[in-house]
Amino acid sequence: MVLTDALGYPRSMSGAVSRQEQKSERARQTICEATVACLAEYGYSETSISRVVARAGVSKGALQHHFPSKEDLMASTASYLLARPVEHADRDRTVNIRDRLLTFWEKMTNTSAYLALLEILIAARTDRVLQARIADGLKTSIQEIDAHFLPLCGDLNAGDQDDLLLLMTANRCLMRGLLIENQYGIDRERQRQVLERWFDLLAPALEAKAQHHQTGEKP
Amino acid sequence: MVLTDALGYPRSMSGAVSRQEQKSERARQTICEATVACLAEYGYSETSISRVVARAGVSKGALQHHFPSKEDLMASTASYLLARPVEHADRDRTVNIRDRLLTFWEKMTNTSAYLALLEILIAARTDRVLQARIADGLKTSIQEIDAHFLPLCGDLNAGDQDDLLLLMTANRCLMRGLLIENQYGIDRERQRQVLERWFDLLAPALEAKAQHHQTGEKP
DNA sequence: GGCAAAACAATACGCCCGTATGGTTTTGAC
DNA sequence: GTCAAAACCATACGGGCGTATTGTTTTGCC
Repeated sequence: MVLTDALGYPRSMSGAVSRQEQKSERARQTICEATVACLAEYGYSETSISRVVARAGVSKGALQHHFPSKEDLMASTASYLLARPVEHADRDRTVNIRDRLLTFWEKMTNTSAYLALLEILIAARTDRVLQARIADGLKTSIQEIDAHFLPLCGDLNAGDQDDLLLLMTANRCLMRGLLIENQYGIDRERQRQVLERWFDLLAPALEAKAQHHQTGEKP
Repeated sequence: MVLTDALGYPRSMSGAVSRQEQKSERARQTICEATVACLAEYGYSETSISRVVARAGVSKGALQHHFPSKEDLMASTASYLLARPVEHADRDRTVNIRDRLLTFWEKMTNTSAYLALLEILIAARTDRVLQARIADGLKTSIQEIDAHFLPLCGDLNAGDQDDLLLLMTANRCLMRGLLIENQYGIDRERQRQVLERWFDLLAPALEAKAQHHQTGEKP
């Protein structure tokens, strides 16, 4: 087995990280963060290598050394973004599903990082090569998020679980759409209202399952 | 008052349309349709003037004559897309809200035209000038769609109406998000399942209002 | 028919993109 | 210390982009 960092680059065996590898990884991270900033600010089509290197404060050659092509840069940036931990919401031990979802929205979705990811995802729609490179990481990320929320509804049988996955997918779609909608006459307050209204519909559906099963379990 | 076509271009007074104006409008439409096709197939960043003229079968000069800059082309294409009539769903006189929404999804949202529109909307996020040119038409379009669905829930007081607008916004966001999600392990069947599950939550909320008010009205 | 304007076409131009190349500095094993 | 590899840098280059320019055809009004 080969150890790798968040960007999928090799890391020396036995955990010992050489100074060179540290430097490399820090450089890659700096560049990816600059890429994220550019994607969020300028959008995919206006995010050029020149802009990224300017923002990152590195030379064009340095970027090229770590990311031979633009596609490499974008794929790695996507991995970098998808590797963000989901554990923000875990900090406070609120059991309330609504609060969890709201925290998820505010800490994970309604961020420039997620905007950047969205830019890449949408660009990947018409770029099959990029899409193929992203697909795995995305799938894994979604599964992780699902796995993070599913336990809140207790143990479920297969049918209930699939229904919850449907609802989680709907939730993901709605949040993404809301992020896009953001700009046109929908201020933060209105955005929040829509989200709350959605949770009004979603939370009962989630909690119904949880209770249904809990009542069956508890003596 | 000045008469205009769907792209906002002037049309002679008194309804008389000269041969030249007809030709112009047909050319503009051809070009916009080619733009739509390119946006849907290649995405915003890969939709170049050269590709559009190749697809439209016109010369570069012709395009430039009708749309002096690329921004003009994109803004006009957005107007062209936003001007699509919402009346598809009206063809069959089904009162069922679910069926209406499903038809709306299939005929209006899950189309290459809407994909193209989405590409422009997302590009406009980071292009304030383009955004400003689109904003009005988009707002109007949304209002038209809302006005198309609201009557299905009967006459409502202000509070109920605002709540329905929230739900319509949520519906719009979810459908857009679903369109994006499309590519990653979500096939048409799964897409349909998510949509149906969403309607399960949405329809009762809509119909509740309708019934509440109807029972109050009917003698 | 004459003529100005609109519609369309061909080509030229400058810019910036992404990549290639060659050179310099830093690092780490020996 | 030596030396190869990695990291980083400066610059060059071809290509496609969007736009400008100029020329040709079509149209509509007198």
